[in-house]
Amino acid sequence: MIHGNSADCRAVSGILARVGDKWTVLVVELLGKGPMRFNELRRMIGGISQKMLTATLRGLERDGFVTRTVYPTIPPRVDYELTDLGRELLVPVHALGDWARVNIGRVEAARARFDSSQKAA
Amino acid sequence: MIHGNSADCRAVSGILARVGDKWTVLVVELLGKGPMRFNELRRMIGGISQKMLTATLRGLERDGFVTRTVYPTIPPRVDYELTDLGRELLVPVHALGDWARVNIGRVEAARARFDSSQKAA
DNA sequence: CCGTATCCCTCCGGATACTG
DNA sequence: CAGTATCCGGAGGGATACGG
Repeated sequence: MIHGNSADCRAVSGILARVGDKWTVLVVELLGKGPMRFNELRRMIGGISQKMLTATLRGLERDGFVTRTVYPTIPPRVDYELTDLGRELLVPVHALGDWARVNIGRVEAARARFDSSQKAA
Repeated sequence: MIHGNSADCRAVSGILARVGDKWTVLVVELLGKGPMRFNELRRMIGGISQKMLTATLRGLERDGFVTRTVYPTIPPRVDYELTDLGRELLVPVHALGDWARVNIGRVEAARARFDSSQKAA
């Protein structure tokens, strides 16, 4: 649509929808440091419910960003690890993250300006 | 949290939440080509409701990515245009968009593989 | 032409409890 | 330890109608 190809646009939207959801980026960045177990991720993220961590990991697995390895021991152990595709995704995601960190001040200033000008009206 | 600073993380999440919502990127990419009027955007996007276009533009204006200029003519005319901040945001967003366009095939293949292996079970 | 207001419905996501 | 099942409140977002 924008690039003269609406299929392209939905592709981009699809990726952005995944990247933009509440937990995906945190999980992917954590896994960027190496493989991790379920409860390890859970603890490091700190505010995520079991349900959402499972859902997030399933989505990432489905899209080929993460592998899930089960060790049938007792107690069970499951490792999650970034695939090559996942590590490649990390590059543009980090670029956006860096931009956000650098410019968050400007955004917050704009918000404060906007909000106070609204209150005035 | 991830970078040892949870404020950073919320900053990144905030930007990603904005970028990841359903319409923001499409609007921003369209405005990247130059200023545009409300219904012009509406037509070019094609599937957006009036309500959501208004909400998206308000959000972008609040965050300082877009300016809104009203010409008090009859009928009224309102132009939306990217700010410098908005144009800067476009750089990492385009990087992610390009990545998505290049790799969408790999993602869709992974999805197909995952889905058929689930059906089998 | 450019919105705001309202209704309504879906799905996200949290809390909790239970299984292998 | 790792996950599924269920319930539920609330935000997201579409359709429609009305106002300046």
